[in-house]
Amino acid sequence: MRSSLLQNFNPEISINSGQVFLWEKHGDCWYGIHGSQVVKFARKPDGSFEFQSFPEGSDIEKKIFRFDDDVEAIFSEISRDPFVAGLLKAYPGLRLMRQDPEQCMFSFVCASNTNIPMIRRMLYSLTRKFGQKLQFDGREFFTFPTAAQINKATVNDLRACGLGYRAKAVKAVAESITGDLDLGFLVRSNYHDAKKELLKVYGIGNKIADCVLLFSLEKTEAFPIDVWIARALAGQYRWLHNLPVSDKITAHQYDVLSERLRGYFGKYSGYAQQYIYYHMRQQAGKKW
DNA sequence: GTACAGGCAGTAT
DNA sequence: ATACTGCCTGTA
Repeated sequence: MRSSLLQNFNPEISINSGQVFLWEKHGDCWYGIHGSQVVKFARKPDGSFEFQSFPEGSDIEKKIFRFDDDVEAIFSEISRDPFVAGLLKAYPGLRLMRQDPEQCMFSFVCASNTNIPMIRRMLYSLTRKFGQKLQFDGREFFTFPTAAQINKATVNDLRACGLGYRAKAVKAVAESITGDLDLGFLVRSNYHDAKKELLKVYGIGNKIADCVLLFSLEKTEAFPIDVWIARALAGQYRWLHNLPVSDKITAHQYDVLSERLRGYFGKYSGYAQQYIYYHMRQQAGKKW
């Protein structure tokens, strides 16, 4: 913890920013499902945080909360934009989180055209039906099922988890991962190549692909554009595009806008997106 | 009842 | 390329 920026780090605000879904608070402790592990953290009396994972994993918090990022360099770069510079001060402690790639892919496929409470309901349902039960800290948890476990289910089994028409997409993701799609390879690929591969999967479009790339495949230049971000762009960043003020954008508009945003914000565009997204939700008074 | 919520694929122009 | 539509499900 060499810098004040890191000392400002706040896992709670990061978790509540809507990028992760399977976290819950019990008393003074937070518990999250990260693939086959349960991750726990608690604030100690001196204000610092104590992290734990079950089954034990080394330095899980460094991975999940991206302590390996040079946040000073990142913040310095995205601060070139005055609006984002203000948001960095307004929301100290907010960070990108690094998710388990498989879980992330399933999560965001379930996230299409719905809201956070529903996404949580669907994902918890998947864990209860196909995950593994664990006892930890006197509580019961279910791991996030692997693609192989989900792939044993039929589309109708998946529908029973409340997925609706997304069941077909979840099945397609499970088939891809157990088949040709190598997520480890995508981590080593560049942004555009990795995105192209993700887009081949049924149910994965521009926005979901960018979420998976940013949150789990080490592509910090990914800048997911959902309706919230589109609203922000329409308001704050009119000069970056010629789009009408609107929530909806076409696939082509997405591509053009996406490239311009990457050109403007740089290789850490995704960090800027995270702050803008969080701000939009705050402004809208979202609580969940 | 009906509008809506963190998109996507399919179809028609 | 762009426009339009239907889609599960739960909530307001």
